Amino acid sequence: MAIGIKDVAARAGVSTATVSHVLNGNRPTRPTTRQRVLQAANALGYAQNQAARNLAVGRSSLFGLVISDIRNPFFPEISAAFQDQALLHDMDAVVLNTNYDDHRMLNSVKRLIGLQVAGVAVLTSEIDPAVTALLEEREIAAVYLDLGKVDRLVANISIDYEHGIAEALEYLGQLGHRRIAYIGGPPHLLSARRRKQAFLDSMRATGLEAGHAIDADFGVKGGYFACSKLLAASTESVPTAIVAANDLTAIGVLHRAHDGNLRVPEDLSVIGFDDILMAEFTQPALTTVAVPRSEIGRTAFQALWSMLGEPGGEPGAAGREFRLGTRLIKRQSALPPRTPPEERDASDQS
Amino acid sequence: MAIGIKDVAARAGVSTATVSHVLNGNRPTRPTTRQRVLQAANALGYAQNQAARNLAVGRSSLFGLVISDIRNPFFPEISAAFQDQALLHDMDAVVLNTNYDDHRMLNSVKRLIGLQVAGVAVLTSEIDPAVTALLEEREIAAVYLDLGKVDRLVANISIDYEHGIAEALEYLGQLGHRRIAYIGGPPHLLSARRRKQAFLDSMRATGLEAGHAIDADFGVKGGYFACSKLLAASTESVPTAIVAANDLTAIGVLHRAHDGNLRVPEDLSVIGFDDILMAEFTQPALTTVAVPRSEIGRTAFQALWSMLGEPGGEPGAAGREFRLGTRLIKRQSALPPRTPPEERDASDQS
DNA sequence: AGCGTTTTGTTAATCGATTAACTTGCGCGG
DNA sequence: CCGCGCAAGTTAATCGATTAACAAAACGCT
Repeated sequence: MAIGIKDVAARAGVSTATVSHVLNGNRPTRPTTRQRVLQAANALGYAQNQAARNLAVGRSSLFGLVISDIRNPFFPEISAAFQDQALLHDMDAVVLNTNYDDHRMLNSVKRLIGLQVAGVAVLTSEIDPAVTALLEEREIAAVYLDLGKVDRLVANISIDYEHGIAEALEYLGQLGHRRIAYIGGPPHLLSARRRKQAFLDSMRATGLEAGHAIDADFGVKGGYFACSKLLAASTESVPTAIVAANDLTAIGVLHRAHDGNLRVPEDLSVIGFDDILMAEFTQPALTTVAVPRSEIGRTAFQALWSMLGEPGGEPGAAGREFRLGTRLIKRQSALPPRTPPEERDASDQS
Repeated sequence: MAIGIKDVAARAGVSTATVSHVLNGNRPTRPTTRQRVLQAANALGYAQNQAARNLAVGRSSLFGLVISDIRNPFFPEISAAFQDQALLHDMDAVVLNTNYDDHRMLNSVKRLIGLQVAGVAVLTSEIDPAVTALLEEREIAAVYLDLGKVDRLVANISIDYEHGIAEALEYLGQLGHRRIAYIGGPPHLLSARRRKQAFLDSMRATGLEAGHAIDADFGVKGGYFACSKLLAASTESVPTAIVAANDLTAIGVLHRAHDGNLRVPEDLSVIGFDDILMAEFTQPALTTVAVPRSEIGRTAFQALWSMLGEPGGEPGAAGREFRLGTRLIKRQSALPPRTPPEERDASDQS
């Protein structure tokens, strides 16, 4: 049988109210009683019944975290950071995958509402308006990614793709690249559109003529095939550098280059996006624009936490906008474009 | 203010009990009343208050899933599969990372108990006995990985490392390898010990003399340095093939080989373990022993689900042992040991 | 019609915490 | 020595569902 607050109270020789006060620190308690209670709780291995607690305080200690797919290496870090923060504040997180399916997303949020979560972070790349509407109607604190709108209970984290991309293009420009192609993500995803736009704008700003920009699917194979297309162009317009919309795509490019006997970075420079863990360990290590994933998770939690008011009345802070930067991580996949042919020979024992 | 069962009852002109019966289907209800209730609930946008529900039934619709670290590519698939199953059965999962810390693991389980979870899956590679004791004492259904013990409320999933390893060694043997080295994981982790033992046993069984078996840390860098050590041996005893305890380690080996101008698989064959997503995309694609991660997640859920009895009395099935196989995935990182020099030329356009 | 059964619905106790309102004990100034 | 005020604890109402026990209605059968 489970051990309840009553058992603790009995063992400590006080009332349940006192135990509650000690445990939650809502009221000062004399040190000696305090000790007794704490010891009793410990001895019995008491674990607060959250269900009862939530019922009483009218709010659960759960936050919901909705992501696209935990199998996508973009998300684990976000999720871990979010949970680490939760732990610090004595909360827990329920993480739900939408599998990129709007319907499933809506469903997930409904489930979360049923769980009486205190707040919901929706960190997917595309957000169904029905979701924001639902959350708003239920007056549940929410934080989104790149939704570009804040409200009393709506916070937003926007990623500054522009900066990282600009850095990347600047770098490539300094290296001497002129024909730079871009491989984007599926256009129905907001994050893919935003990245592409940032690329296009940055190219213009840097004074580089836009090379090809084609779309792929954010996957390794998509990157592979997209790269094939790029390479098939007339020799004149084959790019000397490729920027990919995410690291998985960049890895596909790396493979395609390898299969086509192109050396990276000597013959082709490649820059990825995201800086997933794997990026450090590709062959060659991927130069990439880092998206601060841990920080996204951390910030998302903080955003929710700050909007939480006292269950009684205090409204909690209004939602606000958080802006997170991106920056270029220089590794080995980008170098100056092809040097004169005579320098190329079979030996790669440098 | 939130809408409660009372509001629904009022609107439908019945008692709260009836509403509850309709919603939970514990008792048959006349179709007409049923309709009225359902409509009322719908019209009001009623959402069950899980906190109250849990308190009443004494158990939540939550399962706990304890893993080492979601950032480790071994876990996301397990977690996703577990959650997919949960969704099918109208349950949710709270996933907690232990970060390989016993203390944090115990803490996590305590949190889960507080949440009144209906069951807990502990799928870390090392399990603190205090955890099993706690769960047992609280009579909470639990499923573990390789704990080698089952009970009424304790199920176990054991991974048949032996089979996959045997396959790998057989394969290597057929290819003509004789000097095969092994790079293990940190010996304080059970899974690392089990894998190493399986390797050692298999070597003996296959009639191969055991080469070096050294321990590393399950990380890429650890693999890199371990490989260095192996390569530093006198030429006579440098292995022609290396089996790594996990794919991350194998990737480290791949890097070390590359940095040492050894070609994989021509000069050195490498076999990994786990078959993480990344394994398909290393250069060359990694031959590895696949651990059925999705199946682990799925099975873990099923194990818990089947042990769940009626909250009232029905005890639910007793815990049992599940055995999951491993098998060799042949990709490109293993080949016969170095062939006569004249066969080596630059062209790899096969 | 009369009576036992079954079906359908209601009343009210219950889950385990929180917390407002109340009691008790104690120190201290006048 | 009285009485005020604060500190420390306790009592009991409360949160919103579930569900056992009960009541009423409907049905079937002779």
